[in-house]
Order: sequence, then structure tokens, then C-alpha cells
Amino acid sequence: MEKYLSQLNEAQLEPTIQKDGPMIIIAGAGSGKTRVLTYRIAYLMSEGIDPFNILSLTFTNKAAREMKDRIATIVGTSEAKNLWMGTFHSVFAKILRIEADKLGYPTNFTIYDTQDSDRLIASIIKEMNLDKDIYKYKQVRSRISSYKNSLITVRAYFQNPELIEADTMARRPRLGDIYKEYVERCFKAGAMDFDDLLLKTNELLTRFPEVLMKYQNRFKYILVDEYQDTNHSQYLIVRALSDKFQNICVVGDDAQSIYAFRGANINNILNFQKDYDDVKVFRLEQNYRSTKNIVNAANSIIDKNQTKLDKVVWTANDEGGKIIVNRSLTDGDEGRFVASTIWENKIQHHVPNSDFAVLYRTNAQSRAIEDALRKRDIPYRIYGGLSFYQRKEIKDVLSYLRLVINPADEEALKRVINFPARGIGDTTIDRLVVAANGYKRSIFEVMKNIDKTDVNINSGTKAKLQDFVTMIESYQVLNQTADVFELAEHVTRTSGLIREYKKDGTPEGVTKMENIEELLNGMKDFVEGQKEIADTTGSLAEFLEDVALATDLDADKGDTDHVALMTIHLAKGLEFPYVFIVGLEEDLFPSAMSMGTRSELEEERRLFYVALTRAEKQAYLTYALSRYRWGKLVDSEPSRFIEEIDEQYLEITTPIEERRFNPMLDADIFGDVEPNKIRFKPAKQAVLKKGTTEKEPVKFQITPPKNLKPVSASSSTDNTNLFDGNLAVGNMVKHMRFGMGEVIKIEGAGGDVKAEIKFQHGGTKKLLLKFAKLEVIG
DNA sequence: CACAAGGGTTTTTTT
DNA sequence: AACCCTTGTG
Repeated sequence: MEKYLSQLNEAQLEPTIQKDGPMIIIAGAGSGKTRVLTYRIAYLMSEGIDPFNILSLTFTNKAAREMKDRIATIVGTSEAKNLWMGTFHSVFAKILRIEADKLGYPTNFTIYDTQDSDRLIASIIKEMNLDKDIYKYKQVRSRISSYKNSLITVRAYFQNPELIEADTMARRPRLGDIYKEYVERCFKAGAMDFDDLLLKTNELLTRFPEVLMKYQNRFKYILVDEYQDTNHSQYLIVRALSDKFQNICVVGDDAQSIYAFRGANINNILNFQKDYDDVKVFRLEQNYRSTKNIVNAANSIIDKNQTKLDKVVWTANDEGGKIIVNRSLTDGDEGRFVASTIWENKIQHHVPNSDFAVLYRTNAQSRAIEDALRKRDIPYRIYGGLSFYQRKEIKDVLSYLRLVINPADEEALKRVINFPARGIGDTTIDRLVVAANGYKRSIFEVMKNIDKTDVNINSGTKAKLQDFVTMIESYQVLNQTADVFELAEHVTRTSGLIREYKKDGTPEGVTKMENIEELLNGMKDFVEGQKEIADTTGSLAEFLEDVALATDLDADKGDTDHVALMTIHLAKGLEFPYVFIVGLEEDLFPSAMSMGTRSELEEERRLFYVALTRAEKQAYLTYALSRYRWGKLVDSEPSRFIEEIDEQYLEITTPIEERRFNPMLDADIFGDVEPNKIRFKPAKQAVLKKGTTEKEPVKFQITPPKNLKPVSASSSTDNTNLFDGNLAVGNMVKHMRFGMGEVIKIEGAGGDVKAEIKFQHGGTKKLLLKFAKLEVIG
């Protein structure tokens, strides 16, 4: 142990050997926090703490695995094996399996992924005959998710007039009813969604004091990594578990908090010292990762944020090259710049592909980069996006397996009951759902007892349902004896899945076959791997859980020498010698969806900070003047983040265009803006509705409203409300097709507004204004 | 009830 | 450009 501790500097050593009591480590980017965490756990064990009593919560399973491996090399594999390490979700899923019966859940409960949740919510909205344009399932899901993450149960929701009011104001008075139905349906299906894994853990720990005691005694030492990204639900779990021994160590960096959109609460880290008595505070401020240029540039950015803890990150590393800023004409050119720069660097410095990472804000941006890299034969790997396990063909196979484990799983059933086609149509399924709800039974049970069930389904279809039931039951029998691989192999063959994809014949069909094969290979590995470790059963249930909670970062197979392509969110915690941050354009990064409030913009800025601090040696910032979005070429402007970096750290190859002024976000720079100095500039070309004549009002829709404040503050995502007071007679409106025009008449207020506009060329038109971007004239 | 075609919508980020 | 859902036809 001594020799490991001697590798640490003093600032790192102190928290490492601080054994007991509550403590917080505020760790700047690249300051070696993972090393501190790892060595601290090893140290605890060398001090005689049983690994069985240590719980370490990480942000990804990959991070957990790497730390565990590292610890194993220090203290030995057999010791390290007993550590509880993993993400919140995976650790508490395991505990919930053990305690499931207390909550009325089956041990083999299914984990619904986002897609499953979406489908269920969409079908509930349909069953309730609600307008799907008002009750958008994604918005409903995110609403429900945030309730769950704040521990607002259905009951709590209905007891809280403010919440009901807020949803009613957002024109969704039935949201509570949807929430209630959703929760009941999940329960009936023996399913938990991601948020349930945390919510139900909280329920378990509050409702059953003896269970709480059991785990408090078990986890005498608790460590939480990336504490700045914990949500309220996670916070309460940590609180509860650490309450008895108070041996709680959290590590984080407020400057790297980038998950507010999924409920992360930066106050958890800002207020930690108030939550426990005698908190020891440690700071890691020396950066070992990056050059002076990169560290200083990153500091100059994060400086623009108002909300932050005091911390000065510095480095003793070399000055390094300046950050290179590159402008391209299109996203295609941007990709080519990235590819050629990688190529040149590889030749010049003899470095492997794996030294390079391309980071972007949205997954959709990967395509242009991919094309360019492929043309130059540079191997790359895309992380994230539509993960392997979310692909249709994979989910199909997994759905059959889910049914084997848990036949009540409604989403899995609906997915495969008629795929491959078996003559069981939507009407039949709808009737089954109604019957199942009526009998308070699962659909599968209803099908099983279809003869005794009062349901309007003809005998031919009933026979088909029976066949399906028999098939699943035969798989269940096989599952008693066969391992995961053997079962899946049998299922894909006998269910007709393979036949279905084989007869397809298209290139896509071939890829799908290959993917299924890859899945089967993965299962084989899983089965063999489990035999080796031998501390788990290697059951189907376990495989499905691994799959449900796997991050795409986890699956790193085969060749490792490739350029990494991923979103910035996914890159958190990683480092690369050369980093490209692409698509630095207004509305893309910062995202148009995140420019409504200062705090949203500050989160985008932290995201940029995270991106830049991934780089060890050299960072490239690129932007394009126009880019394909939604299949159309649209103009873009350089991101404000480029100009926010202190110029002395930049090498700008082409001068940067002046950025358009945004009154909402730039107000404190320029002062208040007169309404009549603002013009409305639609960002999206107006589309004439088919069939409308010139005489009728032309409908057009304008890109997102988030950079304007809506009239109603209740919902920032509702883009049908028009902003307050800004649109007035006399305003100038710029329309892509009709050009500039003056508003001469306005009809209606709030919601959609019809405005009569006199265009400078082309006469007067009545337009339906949904939303517009603001621009200042003169 | 199956399947093809067309239209509308979508992209912010993820366990 | 890609996906999902609705609609129309067989």
C-alpha cells in the first residue's frame, strides 16, 4: 500500500487516508480524483475494513469495472470481488431484486427502458382518448420522470394543488390520471422503469426500517463519485444509508454538472457541508491532464458562470499549443477538416487512432464525421446514439426472453405477439388490453384463460393466441435447463424471427441478421464469463438486467485502436490527447433548447467546459457556416462559447463572424432593448399547406421559442404560447419567403396568433405566427 | 387483418 | 434523412 500512496501528491494523499466521517472532495477536471477514490478504497481495505462493508457508487458501470480491476491489482482479486460497486441503478436494482416481495413486485421484475415507457404512455394516452398533440408522450414521460425523481408519488401529486395547477395551466389537466394509470400498469406488468429503481429503493428504505437497518449496517463506508450529478432521489438514498455510520465520502466538481435535464441537482454538492456534521473538505486543484493553454482557456470559460464554487484549477504542465479554431463552409467540410487533421497528426507525430476523440452536442452530428473518416480509411467507433440493445431486431429477441422471465411484461408482449406476423392484429390486442384491465390481470393471463374470458374475439384468433401462449410456455420449460445462449438460439429459430429477417434480403435485413448473431455471441461470452467468476448464477434474469442497465461505453470489444466519436455527455470522465469539439454553432451548441434561461445556458457552458477539459495535448474547435438539419441546409453562426474564451489561448485561422444578438441572453451586456427595435426572424422556411389558396391564411411555423420567454411560465417547453408584449403592430417581421414586412394587425392573444403583415415586396398577407426569433434592428 | 404508401414530425443530452 | 403513425387497398 505504501508504494501506492507515495504516488500521490499531498492534496491527494490527505483525503485518501481520511478514514472515517463525512467528507467531500471537490475535484477539478483532470486532478486525479479517480486515483484518489481507487486508492482510498484500497486503503480502507488495508486498514482492515471488510470489502463487504464498502459501497462505491459510480457514474458508469465501466468506471466501476475499471476501478475494481485497479483495486484488485493492489489488494488482490478475491478481496476486491466482494466490493459493491456500480451505478446507482445497477446496485439498487440488485437490492430491489432481493427485497422485491416486500414491495409486491416479483423477483424477476422487468426493467422498462425509455422506449418501453414511451410506448406504454402513448398507449395510455390513446386509451384515455386524449389529444396526442397536447399530451405528447415524450413530454408526459419527462414530466412523470421528474415527479419520480423528486419522490412525488401519484398520491403526493394529487395532494399537491400546485402541481395540478401547473399541469392544468400547461393545458394538461389529465396528467395526474395518466401518471396514475402508468404506475398501475407498470406494477401490473411487474416492471420498473429507470426512475423506479431509485424511487422504489427509497420506498423500501422508508417503509421498512429493518431493511434500512440491514443495509446501513452492511454499507459502513459509502463513496459516491460524480456527486454533482445526483438527483434528489439518489441524494435521499445516500442520506438514508449513510445516516448511521456517517462514513460518507462524496467526490465531484460543480463545474462539471451537466445532467440537470434528468433531474440532477447541483445543490446536492453545494449544500453537502450543511447535511452532515463536521464535514472535512478537500480540494484537488492541480490538473495533471492538460496543457496550460487548455486549462487556462477552460478557466476563462467557466468564469462566465455566476453559479459556482470557489476553485482555481492550475497545472504545472507545459504551455502546449494554442487551441485551434476552424471554420468550415458546411458540415461535410467540417468532417473533412477533422479527418485530414487526424491524418496529418498521425503521420507527423506517429500516434495511434485511439489518441483522438471527436465530441459533439447531438448524436445526429456523427454522420458527417463518419463519412469523412471512412473516406480516409481512419478506423473509428461511435459510442452512444442508438445503442446496440435498443435496435429493433435486438429488442425483438430480448422481448421474447423477457416474456419467458416475466410473462406479465406488457410492452414485451405487445412487441412480439404479432412479430413475426401471426394473424393477431391491433383490434385483438386492444380488446385484450381492455379485458386485462377489467379483470385486473396481465394480458398473458387473459390469453391463457381466453376460453373462460368474456371477450369479443373469434375462435380462429383465439386459437392463435393459445398457440402463442403455448410457445412462450415451452420456452419457459426450456429455460429450466438451458443456459441463456441455448435458449436464445432456440427462441430465434422457433419463433420465426430468423426466418423473418432472412427472407427480408435487403442490406438492412442482412445487418439485422448480423446483429442478432452478435447478440447470440455476446450471450455465449456472458455464459462463459459467469462460469469463470462463479459468484453469480448466470441466469437469464441477470443477463437481461445487465443489458437493460448497460451503457454503450461498456461494450468495448475487439480492436481498440480507433478514433472515438461521442457526445460530450458521454465523454465525461474520459481523456484523450487530441480532442475535436465540433459543431460550435449557436442553436446547436449552445442548444436552441437550452437558451431560455441563464441557468440553462450555464449548464451548456459547463458542458463546453467538460468537453474542453477532456483534451490532454491539443484541442480543436470547429464550426460550419451552414449545416444539414432535418434534411435541409440551414445557415448557422459561430457559438458564443468561442468568443468567450480568452483570445490569447486561441489560434484562429479564419476571422469569426459576428454573432447575431439575442436580447434574452445578451440583455445584461447590451442593456434593455426597445420592442420596436426588434424584428422577428423565422428560422425555418414557411411551408404552404397543401390545398390552401392565396386568399386563405398561410400557415407557417417558426423554429423553437426557447430563446424567448413564453407568456405562461408554467411550462418552458410549451411552444404554443406567444411571448408577452413583444409582438406588436408596427413590428417588422422577416419571413424567409416573403421577406421583410410590417405587422399591421394582430388577431388573438396567446396560443397561435394571426397577424396581418404588409410585406415590402409582395403585398399583404395574413400569417399564423407560432413563434419567432428575435433580432435587433439598428 | 396485412401490407404499402404517404404524410407528418422530429433532435438535446442518458441511467 | 429517418422514423412513426395513419390511411387506403387487397
